[in-house]
Amino acid sequence: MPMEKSFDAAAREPALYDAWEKAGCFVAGAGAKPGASAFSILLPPPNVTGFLHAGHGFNHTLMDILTRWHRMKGDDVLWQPGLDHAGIATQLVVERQLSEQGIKRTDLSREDFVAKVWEWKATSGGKIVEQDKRLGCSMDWTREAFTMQGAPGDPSPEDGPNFHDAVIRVFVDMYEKGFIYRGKRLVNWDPHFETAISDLEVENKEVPGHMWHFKYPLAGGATYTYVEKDEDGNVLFEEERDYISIATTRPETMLGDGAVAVHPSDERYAPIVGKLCEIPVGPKEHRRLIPIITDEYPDPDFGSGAVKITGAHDFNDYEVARRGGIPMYRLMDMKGAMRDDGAPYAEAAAIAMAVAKDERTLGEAEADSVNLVPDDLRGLDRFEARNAVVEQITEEGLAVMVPPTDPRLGEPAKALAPEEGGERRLDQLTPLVESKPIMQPFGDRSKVVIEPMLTDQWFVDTDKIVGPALDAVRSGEVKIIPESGEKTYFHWLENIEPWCISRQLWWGHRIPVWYGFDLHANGFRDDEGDGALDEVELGRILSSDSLSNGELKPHCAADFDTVKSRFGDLLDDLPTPLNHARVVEVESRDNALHVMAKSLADYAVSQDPTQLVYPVWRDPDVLDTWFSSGLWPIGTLGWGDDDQSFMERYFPTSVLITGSDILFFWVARMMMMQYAVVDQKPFDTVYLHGLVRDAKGQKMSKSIGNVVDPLDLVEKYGADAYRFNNAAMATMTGTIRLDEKRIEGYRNFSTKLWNAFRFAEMNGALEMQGGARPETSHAVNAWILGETGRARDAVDAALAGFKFNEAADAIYKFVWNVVCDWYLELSKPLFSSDDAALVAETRATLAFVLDRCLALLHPMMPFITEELWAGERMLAISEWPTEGASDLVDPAADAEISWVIALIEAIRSVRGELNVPAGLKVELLQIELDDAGRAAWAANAEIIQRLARIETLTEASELPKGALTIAVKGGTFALPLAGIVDVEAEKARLAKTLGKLEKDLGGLNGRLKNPKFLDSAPDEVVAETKALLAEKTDEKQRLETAAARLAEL
RNA sequence: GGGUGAUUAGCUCAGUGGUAGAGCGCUUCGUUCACAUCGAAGAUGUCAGCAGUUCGAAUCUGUUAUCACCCA
Repeated sequence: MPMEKSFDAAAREPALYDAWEKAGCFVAGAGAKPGASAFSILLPPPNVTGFLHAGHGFNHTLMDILTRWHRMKGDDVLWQPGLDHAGIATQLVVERQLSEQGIKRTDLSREDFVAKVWEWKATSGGKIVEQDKRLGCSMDWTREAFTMQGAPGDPSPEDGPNFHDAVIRVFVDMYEKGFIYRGKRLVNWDPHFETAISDLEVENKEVPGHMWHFKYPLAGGATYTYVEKDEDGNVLFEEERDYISIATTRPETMLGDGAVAVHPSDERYAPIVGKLCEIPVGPKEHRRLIPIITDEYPDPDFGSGAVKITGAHDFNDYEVARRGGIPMYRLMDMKGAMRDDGAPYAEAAAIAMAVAKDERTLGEAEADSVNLVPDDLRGLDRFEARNAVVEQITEEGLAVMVPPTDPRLGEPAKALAPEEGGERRLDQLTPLVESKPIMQPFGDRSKVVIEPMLTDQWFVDTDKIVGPALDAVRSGEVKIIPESGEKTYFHWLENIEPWCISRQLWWGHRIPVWYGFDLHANGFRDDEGDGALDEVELGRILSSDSLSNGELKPHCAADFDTVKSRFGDLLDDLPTPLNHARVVEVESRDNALHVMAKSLADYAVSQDPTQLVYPVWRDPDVLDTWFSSGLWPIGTLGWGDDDQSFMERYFPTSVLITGSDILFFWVARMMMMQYAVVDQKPFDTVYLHGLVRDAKGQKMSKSIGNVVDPLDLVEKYGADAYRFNNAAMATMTGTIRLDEKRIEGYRNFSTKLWNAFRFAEMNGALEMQGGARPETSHAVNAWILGETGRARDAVDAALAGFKFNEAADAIYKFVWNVVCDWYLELSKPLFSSDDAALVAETRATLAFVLDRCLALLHPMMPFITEELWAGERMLAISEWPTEGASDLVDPAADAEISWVIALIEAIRSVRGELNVPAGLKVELLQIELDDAGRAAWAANAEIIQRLARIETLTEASELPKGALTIAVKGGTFALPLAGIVDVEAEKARLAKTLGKLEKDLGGLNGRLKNPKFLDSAPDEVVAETKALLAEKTDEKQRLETAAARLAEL
């Protein structure tokens, strides 16, 4: 049955994929040669909520190309797929779904909610898997992993590597090595999701904002002389002031100020450093006083040069406060509203006053319990509170006032003349509020303004684990390409901050740490020293507030039994009866308080120490998603399992291909964590690529509406065309733009290949076995074998260097411009030959060449090549061509066919330029020709005549008048078409060609006459230049002769 | 403000020391049987500017301009 006219991608591609899967082509090690070296590649796990977008499509295509290439080469290949549980994103999706049913997350228990997430995952998660199959990705689906695999609630924990166990083991390991700690730190707080997020998940955006200027009055009405001088020390301005001027973009945080800071060199404020000033907001009778301190942070040239310090709500202030021992007062609750808890303002303010006057100090927990929000502002949203604070200060006259013409106010209000109804008020002052763009942090998922918030969080002490990750890249043990990625990598890691890994979510790996009350540190004294506690002593435990506020005793372990025995050991050291208490797990600290109290009360009655319990509770937080994905290499390969065969075979992995946008998020963290845990690199090479943009170069975004769905393109043009486009766009430095026209072009390319097979079919070449190298007698056949070898070398070299675009370019040019444009055309006369041996040889050659085209193209266009493939095994696991140019090139045939092609092109060019009718068969005159040319003509006369439309070849001793001249290497030909073509046009053509030649010759001569060139240029270059000069000189002479002859007319 | 990268044909981009390339688009011509999702021919560039290094620079160095991204 003859072939269809073209390949029906939409219908055939899915079927071909099924066939691969059924044949087990993608299972780890498929097609591997005995003793093969390993090639492993990790899929950067897409979010379980995700759908295939253009970025995935690009990224996955590149990985598939490498994977298929190595698999065909016979390597032991694993492409490890899987999904990321994506904490916030997934919780958000499921919360949204629940809210459609009118259910809030908090209506459910944590356990029930997590069960809903698993339910959602089973029905709606991981859609991207099917999409990857449509794309042709050859991942080993039998090993599909999930970063929450095996976690509590997982309905099918056996479906993949137990990732949860690995994550918990790593946490415990790193905790025990001292790489992880817990502490109260300022973190980015997302008030929408009510969780900490990392600074990488914060987008800083410039938005219109305001800068308010306020007066902080000096305590007790003190005054000083405020003097401003220019650079030369001349006094510009001088006045007596009883305040210090402060500028802020966030007035609501003034309530939590702990100090005012000025630069130590700032002479303007030197007289008042060390004095106290008043925060100009809050009830008059409880105005707080704060000290004026010096710190390097304030910029004397910015604003007034004085900065208010709110350690609990600003990252810069936090550092200043830490350096200066300034108390940090948290003002907001977890939703970003002003706090509404704790003692009334008057009490809180009194405590803060005492601290400011050095009359008392506060522990961390105590400071956190002080709510300095005035009673009337409590519970307000932070932005409402801002307005209220501004209003109150302004009303009290403590805003800095300026004339309405002050340029800092921006466009001055147009003063209306009294006769126009306006009032003359130029002498009236107005509050100084500058309108200016300010940088504001937004949550990349929630899109709400991020609040720096002082909370208890877990951190990875990155300083302790960053060293090996840096050394590995510095030493070249791990290579990042393109090289610019290494610079970025160093820059970030050399300035790395502690990594906050706790998240206040329900969906994620729960931190394996349990807390109990620290009974050793607080709460009891054994008055009698008899090793036993009486009722009074036990009572003290309950009455002290250390149980509700004090420090806790944490224990970290992979399972509760271990934790239990650790706490048990702790209790053993305690006096009777506490040393008899049983460790029990409760929900929370509050529960524990009740349980503890009840247990002690019961004991007081029963005096039975075996009934005493010691409650412990687990940390409610989960780990940052990037903590678990940081373990992707070892977690997917079974680290810590009994079966270590995959770790041994495939770790460290070979290549990581990922977007440069997650160099920090993921790549750097994998580096740090694999070294920290197994002290090995996670991969040899990291290939970073850019963001995929639309055809105009704009970032794809839902709000612009320019998002391209790669599957639409796949449906329209076939996965092969889409993939080939991805390969062709994958340059080292380039930005990637998705241009549909280009994809269409590659669809056309696949059709071209298809039709080459139709041609082969019609000429009986598809019945041949394409595998073995044919014996060739004809130069055309010998020549194309050499070209095939060159193509293999080019594709191999390109892929080995991760130059996907060069590989695509090489195979495209070979298939279209060499095989289709020339070899198929050159073979036509051979197929119609009477010489049966020649026909057979040509069939075998064509079969061989097309076979190689399929193999070389397969990694990039797997579907159509597999469809056309007729080998015994599927192409996906068939052998990659091994014969290169050095095996296949025949120099004599090469020279002969190159000459033939050049002649055909020259004749066509002359015909085309001078408008010789395309269909007209013309006579060709051979004016002069060297022996090589004569031999080449003789061997290929039929071919040349057919492709150049030549009726006859006649030898002639000189150019007839008005003929068109064709100069080739070693000879001159002519087309005697005096009557048909315009002589003037031929004159013009010759003049133009000669002009170009002369220019070229000028350059060549210039170089060769320069002794320095001859001395310092490499010999090859000199030889090439000389050869080129000779050739061009020759051609010039021939054309000059022709021009002279033409001039005779 | 700091870092990184880019600036080449009308458009989108390759090209890391040896006389500038591709795809698309454009112009002219062409459907005899592999292919009109095609074929043949053609036009198009101060390689952002300036200054260096070199026998030789799109390529290396410095500098300016513009743009993009990342980080403050």
